[in-house]
Amino acid sequence: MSTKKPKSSSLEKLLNQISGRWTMYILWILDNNGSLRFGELGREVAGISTKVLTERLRKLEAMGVVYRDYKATIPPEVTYGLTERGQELSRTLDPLCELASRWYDSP
Amino acid sequence: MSTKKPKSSSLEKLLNQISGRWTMYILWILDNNGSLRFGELGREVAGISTKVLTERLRKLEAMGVVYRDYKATIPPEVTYGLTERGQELSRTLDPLCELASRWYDSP
DNA sequence: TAACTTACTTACTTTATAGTAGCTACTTTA
DNA sequence: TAAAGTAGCTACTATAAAGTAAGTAAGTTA
Repeated sequence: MSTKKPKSSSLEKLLNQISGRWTMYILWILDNNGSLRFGELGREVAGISTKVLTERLRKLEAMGVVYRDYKATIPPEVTYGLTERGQELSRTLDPLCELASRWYDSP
Repeated sequence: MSTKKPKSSSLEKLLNQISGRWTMYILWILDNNGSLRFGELGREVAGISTKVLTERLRKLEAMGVVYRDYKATIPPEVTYGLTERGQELSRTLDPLCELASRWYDSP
């Protein structure tokens, strides 16, 4: 049947890329706060280590959903934000977020 | 500002529950195929081991998004499917899936 | 002069996750 | 009589991921 399994391998691929711990949450934070410096972002994503935050940002950058703006001042100033792709992606999280508050925030 | 960070802790909670490998993909499969027996499901989620499949299903059951229907025939027949909650949840994956094919399926 | 700042990187340890294989039950089929 | 089938569970091993802590640059501030 041609309506079944509509190219789900691409979904699998996308899910594999974003399904790790913190990843989607970082996107969400960037979407809600706009671009943030590394340190600010780290404080928003409470509990993450700088190592993992860096890893995630590199990965998201490689996916083209996050951009990195580096200014070689001293101390350096590095800003992260969503690309257009990133905004598209984080918009798909909106229904998930709505569901989360319905399920888990007290009525 | 009250419009910022709209109770994102519930999103964090939900993401933590569903963000492991295979989890969302299983939901997707159940949504697209309807209820399936354990073995069928395992074959659809290509590459997963029975151990992990069982783990995921138990977790999804505990979340109330998947039901388990056990018939003690010989051999036993166990069927899994989405609850109403599960359908709600997997529907939120639709935009993600749409994005995935736009990004990763060749134009 | 010592301490502080930012945005990392590196090495190391710990923990979590996943995979493998074997075992169970009982009946049906070859 | 032996094998096949289902839906697991269990113990064990392997691998991946995450956390910790220390170090780096070079200028500014106390």
